[in-house]
Amino acid sequence: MSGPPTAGTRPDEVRRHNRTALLRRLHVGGPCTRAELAAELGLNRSTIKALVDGLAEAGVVVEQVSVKRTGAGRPSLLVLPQPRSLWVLAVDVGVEQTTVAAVGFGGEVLGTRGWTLPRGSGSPDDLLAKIGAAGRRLAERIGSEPVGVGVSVPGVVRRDGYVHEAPNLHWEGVPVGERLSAALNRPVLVGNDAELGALAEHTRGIATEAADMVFVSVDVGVGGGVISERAALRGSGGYVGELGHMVVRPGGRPCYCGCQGCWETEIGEDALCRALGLPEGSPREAVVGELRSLAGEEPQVALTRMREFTDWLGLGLINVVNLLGPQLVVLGDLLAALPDAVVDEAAETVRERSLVSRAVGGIRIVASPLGKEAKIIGAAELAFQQALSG
Amino acid sequence: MSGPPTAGTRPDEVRRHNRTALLRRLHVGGPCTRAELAAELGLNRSTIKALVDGLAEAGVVVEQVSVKRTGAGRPSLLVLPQPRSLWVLAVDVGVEQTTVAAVGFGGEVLGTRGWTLPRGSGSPDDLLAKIGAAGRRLAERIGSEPVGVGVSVPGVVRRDGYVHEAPNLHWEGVPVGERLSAALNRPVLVGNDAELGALAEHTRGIATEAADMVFVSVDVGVGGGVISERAALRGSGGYVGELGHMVVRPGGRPCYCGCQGCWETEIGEDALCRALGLPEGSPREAVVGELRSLAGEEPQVALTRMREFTDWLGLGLINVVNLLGPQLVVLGDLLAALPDAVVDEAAETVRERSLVSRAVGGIRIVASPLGKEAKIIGAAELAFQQALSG
DNA sequence: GGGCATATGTTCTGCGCCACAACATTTTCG
DNA sequence: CGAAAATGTTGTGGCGCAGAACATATGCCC
Repeated sequence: MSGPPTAGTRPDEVRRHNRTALLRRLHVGGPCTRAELAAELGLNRSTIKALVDGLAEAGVVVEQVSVKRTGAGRPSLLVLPQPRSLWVLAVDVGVEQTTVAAVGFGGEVLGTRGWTLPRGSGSPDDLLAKIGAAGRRLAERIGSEPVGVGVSVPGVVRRDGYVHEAPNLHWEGVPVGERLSAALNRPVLVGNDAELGALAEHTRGIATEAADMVFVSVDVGVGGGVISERAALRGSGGYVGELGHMVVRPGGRPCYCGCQGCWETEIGEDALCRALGLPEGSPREAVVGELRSLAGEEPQVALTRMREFTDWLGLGLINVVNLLGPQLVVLGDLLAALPDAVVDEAAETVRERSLVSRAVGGIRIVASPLGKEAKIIGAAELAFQQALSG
Repeated sequence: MSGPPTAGTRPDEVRRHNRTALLRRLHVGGPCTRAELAAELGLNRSTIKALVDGLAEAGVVVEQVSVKRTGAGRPSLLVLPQPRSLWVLAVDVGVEQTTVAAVGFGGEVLGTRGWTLPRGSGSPDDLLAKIGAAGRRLAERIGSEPVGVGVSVPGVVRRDGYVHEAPNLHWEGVPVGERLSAALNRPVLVGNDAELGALAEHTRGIATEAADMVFVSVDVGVGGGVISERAALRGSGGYVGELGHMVVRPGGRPCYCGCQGCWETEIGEDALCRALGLPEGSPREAVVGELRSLAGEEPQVALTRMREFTDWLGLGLINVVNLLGPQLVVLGDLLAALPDAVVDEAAETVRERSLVSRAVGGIRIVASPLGKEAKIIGAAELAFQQALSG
């Protein structure tokens, strides 16, 4: 860190910081004993007691005598997060489908609403109104208000919720955060879908151990999210990077962004259709079905048919790894359905040809285990990040 | 942030944090009054007094009655950093030249030693021994020991000082940190040259206001450093990204890294020579001289002659900007000598064709004002970062 | 089953750090 | 020259954590 000095800290910030750390531990790691909390947070028993007592008073946690026998000594009290005491609204605005979920403290899903809209139909305002209504219905059913709202949007978006451009939704300049904040009367945080996919995999997916990871997903376009030193990477003005618009093939196919040969034009949904021998714009089910059937074939068959696609995937990943030096790359959405042979081949390419990969050693490239859930989990975690540090 | 919870904090951490913030303010921003410190750090007068008194006791600062008249009221005491009370050793291991400098608290250079070695001559051990000797001589002259050591190396390097590979030095697997730490008996931090260039520009250069910036430099190869949210970006294992080995031209010239058409092969020193009509491997002075004379010509002349170079520069920058969303890109080393017309043209390309640039708005691309000093300043700041937070 | 070792909960005390208030000092301005 | 203003200086209080001392619950050994 450098530049202008950090602001000073007051002693009460310590309490806030420790409470936040404790809440995060419970939210991410699940129930545990007071003794474990003390050990993990490096705090004294008496301090943990004070913190937990405060949270129990507020109903956020419940203490109960531990059942498990671990040896001699008085058994420690188990601290259980109470999902309904503190919950957030998570929204995944997808190209074809929008989902609204209530996610409780600890990660339990308390309720879901979802609906399908044909691609690009309907105005942003209509959709936002529907989201607002769904959110209010969920709040009614749960009997309390959410502490925050997190939204995933597939596009170029600022943290305050201004959607600069979401090409596949045909949105431009939509103040999503402002609108939802007004409709639901709660703080709203908005993130890019791939960024939130990264957050989800890092919080509750395959990347919990990876301090530095990249999430690459193909929905319609290609998106990317980066976690660096356990924190989400964001650029200036809160905009997140657009991995999909890295030019990998100068003079290649034109992209709507104004460049030619963007990674998106080479491994996006259309490119995937071409690789699979399907017409561009085929329905999602057809693409996924074809990928699954290919995954059932001999590895060599998949590799041969998807040779070019695999090469461009590998090339883009080399660049991503060379620039960001992650220890893990997670492939999401449609890429999660790729045949293992294709993923392994791309991974091998990266290990062989990426300078940084050779230095870091042992970079893993894997399919997302959270799949379609990643975006909405990420949206929830985005909201929780703010809510738990309050 | 997510994943495993942050460790708890004790009340004494508050003092440490505030003292570090105060030291950084003085180091980076220069002398200022106690009143200004209180305002900027958001701390009470009494707290500032306690902190400053402690530092004055240790001789790190001196207080003196302020001279400037600013209005009514008792004039605030001026707090002056004492360069000789707290200094670091900064080392820039260059391809042709190695420099060792003593940099004092506040940024003043207390002394310098440097020498030139023909490219690739001499063993790492010899060079490290010379660095150690130069450091000891500087310490003798100053009359005290440095509080830390920072080293810039042009290669793939870990924060603990293990140089995985430095192709232009012909180094591989050199434990620079370990060796110098043993020789100088001080903590040693090692960074990649471009990373430290970024740190320098962000701390004392043109990028002090930019929370998110990228530094791109051509020394022999192409290096890059990223500052994100005022902190240096590092990948897994402490390795920094290698922007130079981003593949921008698949099937292009082979690079030692194993890929073809890396950015480095298109805008590295050799590519620059080709663009200027000089033989590859021309002496540095010839390259810089040719660039300077070209800068004196009509813009159109420079643009025409460097058309291809400018295009590849612009293309790589589009990728960098799309991935990282900086608000400022600083071009260092040889790139700092580029004719304005070339820089402006590349900047225009980025503004027109980078999706993220259009969203962020007003991305600036400028030549480094620190020039060759950047690396050693960065090395000093790296050491200070650790020393001031002790 | 009784006693001991062990681990944890509970309570109280002390220390460090900061904010705030009250007073002192120094300067400007009318 | 006195009032106002801004800051230095000093003492008090509150907050938060650690540690000690004691209480409690469990396992283990004889």
